[in-house]
Amino acid sequence: MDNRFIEKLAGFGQLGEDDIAALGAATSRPQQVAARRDLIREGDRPGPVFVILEGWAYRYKILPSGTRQVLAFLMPGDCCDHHVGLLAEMDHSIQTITPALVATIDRAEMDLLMDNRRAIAKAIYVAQLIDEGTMRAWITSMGRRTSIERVAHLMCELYLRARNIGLTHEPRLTLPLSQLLIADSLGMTPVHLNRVLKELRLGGAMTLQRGCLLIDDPARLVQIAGFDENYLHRRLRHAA
Amino acid sequence: MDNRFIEKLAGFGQLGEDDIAALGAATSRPQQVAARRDLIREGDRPGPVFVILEGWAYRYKILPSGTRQVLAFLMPGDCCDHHVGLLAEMDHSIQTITPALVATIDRAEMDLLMDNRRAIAKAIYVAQLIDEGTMRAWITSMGRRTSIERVAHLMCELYLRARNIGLTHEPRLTLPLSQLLIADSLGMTPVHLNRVLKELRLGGAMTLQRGCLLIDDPARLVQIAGFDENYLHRRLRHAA
DNA sequence: CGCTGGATTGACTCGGATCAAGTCGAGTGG
DNA sequence: CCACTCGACTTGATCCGAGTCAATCCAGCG
Repeated sequence: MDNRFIEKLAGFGQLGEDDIAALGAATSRPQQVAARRDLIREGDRPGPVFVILEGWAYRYKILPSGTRQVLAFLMPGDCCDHHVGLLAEMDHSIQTITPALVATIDRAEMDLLMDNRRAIAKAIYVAQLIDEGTMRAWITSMGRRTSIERVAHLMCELYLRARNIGLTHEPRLTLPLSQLLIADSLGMTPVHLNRVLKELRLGGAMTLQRGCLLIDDPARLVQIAGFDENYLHRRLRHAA
Repeated sequence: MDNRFIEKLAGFGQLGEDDIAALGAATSRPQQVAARRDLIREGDRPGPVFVILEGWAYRYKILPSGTRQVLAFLMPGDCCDHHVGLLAEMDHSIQTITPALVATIDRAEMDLLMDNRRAIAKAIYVAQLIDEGTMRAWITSMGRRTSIERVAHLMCELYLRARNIGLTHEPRLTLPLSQLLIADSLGMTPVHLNRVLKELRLGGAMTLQRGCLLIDDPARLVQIAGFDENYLHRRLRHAA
């Protein structure tokens, strides 16, 4: 089975055969979406829950001034806002980066899953908690890390998340993010990001080129980032 | 009844008499905690869920360099991480700002509430979603707003949240936050924050002095902040 | 009544933004 | 097969917001 969403959730809790079947059924009619398509826009009334099965997407917000802030990157297996149905309107938008395979689970079905399959519900909470941890890491980065630390930290995060779902080819990862997108996620200018990337490259830590991230020296990169390796994986409480 | 936690949740979903009783029972033995006490520290194994009934607290993280980043402010009615029990360790700490009245709900009891009282569970998700919206607003602020906009935005947020729980005296709010704390939440230096506060004061928008926030000109403040009034209240889907 | 921790102000520096040219690679059409 | 274009990436020169360092002020308090 190659449903990255189910694989991810299964890693977060012990799902039964029937749970897996239920998730499979809920995501069995995915749709192909082109690159650069909004899945949902700020102000929309939340509809179904989206699950990214293949491809990349990102959450973002456009400010009155026209500048953009990227709020999160979504990769295969990630799921957008399990309970948004409860709110009146979206406070941000979500757009595909690459062509993507996206499953939609409508609100009623999602409620059913959450109410009747507690194992699924719990796995989903874990996913949500990890996402929140990521947001806190972003806040920390923007507030108190220098630009080179921020860039290194983001790359560590993306690399590890990608590795967890088997997307890496050991020291290498296909990263379909433009420098503009990355800059908008780190609160810096594309120009400055470019210089920082150059610095990281010349320093022998990592190389980001042509949609491909190469970790030249993992130890150095982690050290520059001040990256706490724990926050994405060891955080899972081992089933006693 | 003066349990701010229950009042808040009741505003998020229609709780029955029995739900309210259950919440009351779960928070019936609160403890008084002094100011500047850590409720939980980064690296700790998550224990019970904390509910702030009176007083203020904040989430924070200390970086290797020794700098601090404040991740959130908690006020009466706020509840810390409903499902943290699922994770292995905390990725940040929580500390009281003022003396506070804190209830603890242990993990087993919380699980029981979440599993057996779906109305409570849903109200709690709503609270969680709103917190996430706040985090996204913080990320946006740090990434793409100037320092004066950031300060104005945070003050709008705090004022509105406080007003929702009846903590304001119309154009005024008792804000027990030091400039250092605010600076650490906005990713700036206390020195610079001080200058920005002066600018806002001279500009006639707001005055922050001696633990008291005074909104001199709400319209101007909102305009400076680029504050979207919706993201904290209109976001709640009206029960159809 | 002096001590202490926050708030305030000034002088100087620097990281990162801004403005402005390029350069490179992938398509596209002649 | 080469010119043309378009978007993404690079690089240089300059400017400014915010950090740093260092006094000073002030209120509460032991």
